[in-house]
Amino acid sequence: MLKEALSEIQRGSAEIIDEQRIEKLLKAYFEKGETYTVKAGFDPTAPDLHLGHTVLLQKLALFQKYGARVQFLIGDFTAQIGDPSGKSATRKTLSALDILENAKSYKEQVFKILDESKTDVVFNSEWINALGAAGMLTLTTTFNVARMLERDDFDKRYKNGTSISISEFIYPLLQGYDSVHLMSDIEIGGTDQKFNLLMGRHLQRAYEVGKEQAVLMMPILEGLDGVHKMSKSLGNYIGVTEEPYEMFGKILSVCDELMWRYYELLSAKTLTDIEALKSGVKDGTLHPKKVKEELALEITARFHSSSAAQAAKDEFDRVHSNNQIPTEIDEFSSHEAVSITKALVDCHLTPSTSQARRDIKQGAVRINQEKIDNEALQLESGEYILQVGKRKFAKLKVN
RNA sequence: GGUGAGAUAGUCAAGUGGCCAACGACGGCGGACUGUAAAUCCGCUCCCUCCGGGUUCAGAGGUUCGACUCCUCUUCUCACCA
Repeated sequence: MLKEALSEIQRGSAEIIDEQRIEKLLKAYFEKGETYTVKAGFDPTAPDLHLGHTVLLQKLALFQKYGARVQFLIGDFTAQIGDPSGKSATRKTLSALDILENAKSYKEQVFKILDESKTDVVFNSEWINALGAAGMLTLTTTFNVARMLERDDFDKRYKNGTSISISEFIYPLLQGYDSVHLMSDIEIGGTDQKFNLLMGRHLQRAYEVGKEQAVLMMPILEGLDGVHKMSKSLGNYIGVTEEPYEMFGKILSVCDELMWRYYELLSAKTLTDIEALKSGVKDGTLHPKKVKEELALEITARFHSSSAAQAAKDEFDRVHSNNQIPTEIDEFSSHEAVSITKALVDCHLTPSTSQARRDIKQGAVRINQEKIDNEALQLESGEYILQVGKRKFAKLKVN
């Protein structure tokens, strides 16, 4: 039992620091029913969760299954600084109202995966504001610049002469202090968070909390392009609130190699099952597309329902495998005859008439399934199914 | 505070008086091929209903027949020195 739980927890993780401690906590839970806390921090600026976030969330949910209370921390204070991990993007400052608003939509999405009754949603501004200047100063005495500069991204930036703001030095300290205040037993985060996560251990020691949190790091999920990490700003993400059809289609569009990665990090299948699929594909008994469909169905069903997922698949087959028109298309109408180029823009199929003209020239545009090449075409009254490329459809009524 | 360098389309990055709507790369889109894949190959990639025209190269002025390219100021970024 304990072994099983432990191996489930290890699955997919990139690195675990102080694994013995996790084992002890689990043991205490199994033997005495003792609970413990697992902390994970989230940025209040991005309320749109995508599958990248769910890798962490699923791990948290797993901990909940084994006796953990999750400390779902919304870093409303730290967001004002901006995490120096990875890219340094300048942050917009959020109003208190925005943050509350975002937190609300977070909750709606998060509890599709997490058990609400075993989750505490907390905001770090609460205790960091209470810290005051004196407390902040004390915090800074626990660490020094040389060690801060050991951190890889700071090191690189320092050597490159890229600017590092003092407030960025403060960021990891504050994140670590969160662990002091919350007395977390375990903290989980992405591999890019390693430094910040370890800071929690360091500060718990410095503040003599009486324990040092174990740290579990999950790999960063690659986005649809298979290269960069999944992120909203790169546009390579699958949002958890997306429509079943979109979700299904996006998962199916990833390349085969990435599919295995998604299987490992997102699927509920056991590792042995996944291995079986892998070897099936390898020796040709399983078609990779089938395997990918299965994954797409599983994930779509998780955020919607299995019937919705199945419907998405049927629709997908209909449009893409059989080249038929989707069952639901956006409809537009016009009161007078319009040129084809204008119609394409009006129906949001192309961003500009210039683009519309190019698309026609390239043979991308179809009306009622017929490819057209006359860019001066006028649409007289009637009903038309307009199509650009393989994916974009619209229905236009001209009166 | 001083000195120097720079700001070019979604991103990176050429262009230093006309041949520039602006090389190239990436990304994106489309086509072929497929498993809506991936890889590969081909085309497109500021706007405008065609011909042709219009607006761009941080911003504002100026020099010139003509400026992304020269001059002045402004804003911002970066580097070096304090």
